[in-house]
Amino acid sequence: MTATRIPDRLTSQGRRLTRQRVIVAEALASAKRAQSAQELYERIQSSHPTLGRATVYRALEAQVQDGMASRFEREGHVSAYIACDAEHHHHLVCTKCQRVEDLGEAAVAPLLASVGRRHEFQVDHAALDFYGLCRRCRRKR
Amino acid sequence: MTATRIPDRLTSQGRRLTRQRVIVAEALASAKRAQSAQELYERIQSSHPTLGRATVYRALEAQVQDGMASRFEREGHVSAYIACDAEHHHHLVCTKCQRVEDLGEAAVAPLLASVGRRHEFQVDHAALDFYGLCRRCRRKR
DNA sequence: GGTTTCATGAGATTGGGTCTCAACGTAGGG
DNA sequence: CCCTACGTTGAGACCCAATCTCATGAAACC
Repeated sequence: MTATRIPDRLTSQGRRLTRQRVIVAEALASAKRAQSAQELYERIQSSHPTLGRATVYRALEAQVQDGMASRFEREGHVSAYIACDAEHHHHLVCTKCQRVEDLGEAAVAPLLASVGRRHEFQVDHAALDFYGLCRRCRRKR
Repeated sequence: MTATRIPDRLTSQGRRLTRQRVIVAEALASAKRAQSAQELYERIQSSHPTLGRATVYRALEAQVQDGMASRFEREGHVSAYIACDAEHHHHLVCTKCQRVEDLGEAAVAPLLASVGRRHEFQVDHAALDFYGLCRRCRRKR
């Protein structure tokens, strides 16, 4: 499924490989949809009751920093996370079922270029997350 | 400056025109950069010490609903607001000086169309907020 | 195995945001 | 112009996601 094995990707930047971070990473990677930290914490609780909440938050933060996951904002000021591979891409987030599709950098590049050119604006972090209905949920209507 | 006068736009959808909402709307409209609710509250405090915090939050929420303002997420899970006119558009947010430029719907339309077509994804709310350095801050580097 | 140093976990703390409810003020009808 | 109905306000209590604290634990490196 994942090209690089999880443990290898966790040890970047002199980070230590711990049991807990592997657990969090696997839990996130096996999720098919965006998960809030709280949801992940609760899911992990059932199999690893001693793993702390703060650890989940720290692990997710580390994954975002290392490019293993991406964070975006859900309604109600809650962060949601999704595992993603190293290459940069954007997301189509279904507001109904919370499933996430990827949108390649290529599709977005022309827009970024024109923004940089026409506004002299150096786009740093363009979190192009599109919220809407995925194909499946659209048909259910 | 604003095409439509503020009081007129506040009374949509059977909303009552109150002194407080005018104050909040004017405070936001006169801001040149994105403001958090807290920042606006503090600014308003100095001239209107009795205006409550909850009122600021409610007024901002109402403005977002009525399309008079747009909300996006700042670092640290804080909402920031910017006044904007009725037509839909996106934003270039400078992460250095918090100034906001508009990006017209037209510039973005092709991307939205291709997303809808190629992914069969019905984009509902595409908050295309680009974060980066504006021209001014770029030159200072 | 010993040592260093970073990570963990339990709970306390923070802080943005929301809720509650009595008092108020706007809008609309008579 | 007054009266009534009902949305709005303000002060503070409350909520809860996220962060911090610090003693304990465990990687990593020798």
